[in-house]
Amino acid sequence: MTAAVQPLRSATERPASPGDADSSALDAIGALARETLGERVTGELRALLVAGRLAPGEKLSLRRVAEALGVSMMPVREAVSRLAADGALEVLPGRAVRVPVLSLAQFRELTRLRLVVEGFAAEEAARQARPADIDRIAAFDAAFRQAASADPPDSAAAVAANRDLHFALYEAAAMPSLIEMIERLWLKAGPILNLDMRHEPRRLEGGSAMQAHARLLEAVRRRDAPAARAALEDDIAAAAAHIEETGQLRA
Amino acid sequence: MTAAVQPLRSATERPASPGDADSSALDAIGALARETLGERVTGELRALLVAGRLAPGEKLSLRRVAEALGVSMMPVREAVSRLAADGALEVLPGRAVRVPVLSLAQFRELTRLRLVVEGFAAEEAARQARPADIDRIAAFDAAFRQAASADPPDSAAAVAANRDLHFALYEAAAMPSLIEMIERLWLKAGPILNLDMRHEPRRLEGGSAMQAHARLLEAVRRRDAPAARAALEDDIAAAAAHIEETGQLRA
DNA sequence: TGTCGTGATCTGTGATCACAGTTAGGTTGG
DNA sequence: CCAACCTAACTGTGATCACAGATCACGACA
Repeated sequence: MTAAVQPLRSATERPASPGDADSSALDAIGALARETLGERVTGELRALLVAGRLAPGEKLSLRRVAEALGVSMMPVREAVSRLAADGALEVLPGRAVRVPVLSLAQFRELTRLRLVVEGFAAEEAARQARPADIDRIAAFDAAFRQAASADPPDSAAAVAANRDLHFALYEAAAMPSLIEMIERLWLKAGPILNLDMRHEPRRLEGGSAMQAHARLLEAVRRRDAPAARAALEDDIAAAAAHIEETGQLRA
Repeated sequence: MTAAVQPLRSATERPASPGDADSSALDAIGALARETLGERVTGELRALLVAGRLAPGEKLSLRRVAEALGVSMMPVREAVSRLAADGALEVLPGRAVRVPVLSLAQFRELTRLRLVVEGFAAEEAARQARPADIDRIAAFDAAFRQAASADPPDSAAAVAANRDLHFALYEAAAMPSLIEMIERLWLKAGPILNLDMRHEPRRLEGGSAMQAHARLLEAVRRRDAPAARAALEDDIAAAAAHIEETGQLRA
């Protein structure tokens, strides 16, 4: 099922106009961001994966995705290649590419790695965060709180706000390669984590996520690195425990 | 310069013969590992990168690599796509793919991440290692010691033994995704780290690596996780300090 | 002598085609 | 009614071609 794939906006970039020559004005403009088609497809698929809009076990067809996105098969191949290299998708030897179905052991390993890596990121963020970073985190915390407290809970908005909140925190650490590492972890864990949140929005009602986020934000404000780490670890552990309870994982 | 790329052995896999029908014998054989051409090219390039045989800043041409490996341009594209997604190669917007040149800040971030991630792996390995794992580590330690102590030092063998030693340790932790993470870090840091070791084999003569390895092995034997972590961290930090001294990094 | 234009050449990107292998569904034989 | 076969549709992989853009060397002009 590839119905979730949206057509690409194709008019976001314009060709460079070769006419300008005023060198004083040239200093002001930056190198215009040219994005290859393959990169855009990659981004599209990544967003679908971390948002849990592609379910574990779901099969993708290169041709179908290409058609849905209005591009040739080629950029899709490149995107799938990259994502498969990250373990975010898997191409079965003979046939078909699909979203991996995690085993219980794999999920537990992923959770342990998240505790180590994201815990470190939280510590570093608490030490390095500038006021603007803290404001961003607080804004996403408010958005998450609102989405989760609505009746009924707005699960899509909650998933997005949760992601934005976490990555606003990690970006405060100002370590680009660290963020890449965490994105890869989310790409693998996203399908189960967020698919579940979409299907069972009442999990939000427990409020454990909101409580952990509040403690996290408070800790960052106090520049308390160990407390930030502890709050984040609780957040991750609580979500993981909930997933394990639902038992959607392979043996 | 693509002279380092070796032609692929093309006879390592044979097609499945459709004639066999003895189901009792079929149980014994595993699914024969069919490797796509793109995967083989990826493996070839990865090996060159972690061994430091591709220097930072070196440019690769898809067509040249394809010709050198005796395949079409297509599998090379796929391999480069994957490695670029990992940050092990970078494709400049308009032109050329090259081995990234790390800035000092990037190298320092990479080193910090290695300390966190590989340090965790060392702890876990010390807790989980079975006797066979320890034997493998000891064997590679001996190989490294021999290569480094030779006169003149055998830098190629030392690089290989060092890699085998580290990954034998990490594999003892029995966490596949963790190993993937570490491989990605090595892919990024490999070019500077090992290129330098190849060019300046006298760095080995200091013996700090051998001493760290000995302490590491001893700690694993004692199941002393904190000591294993400390020894590994010293190994990483000493190598990183040496690289920073040589000043091959971008500003 | 230094600088800028200019064209040949090479780059990665994307599209299209060919192919071997797999899957699914219908059909035939028991 | 069920199982085995068989065919048609579809899969990813790889090759080949077309193209816009970048690079570099050469030559003309100032």
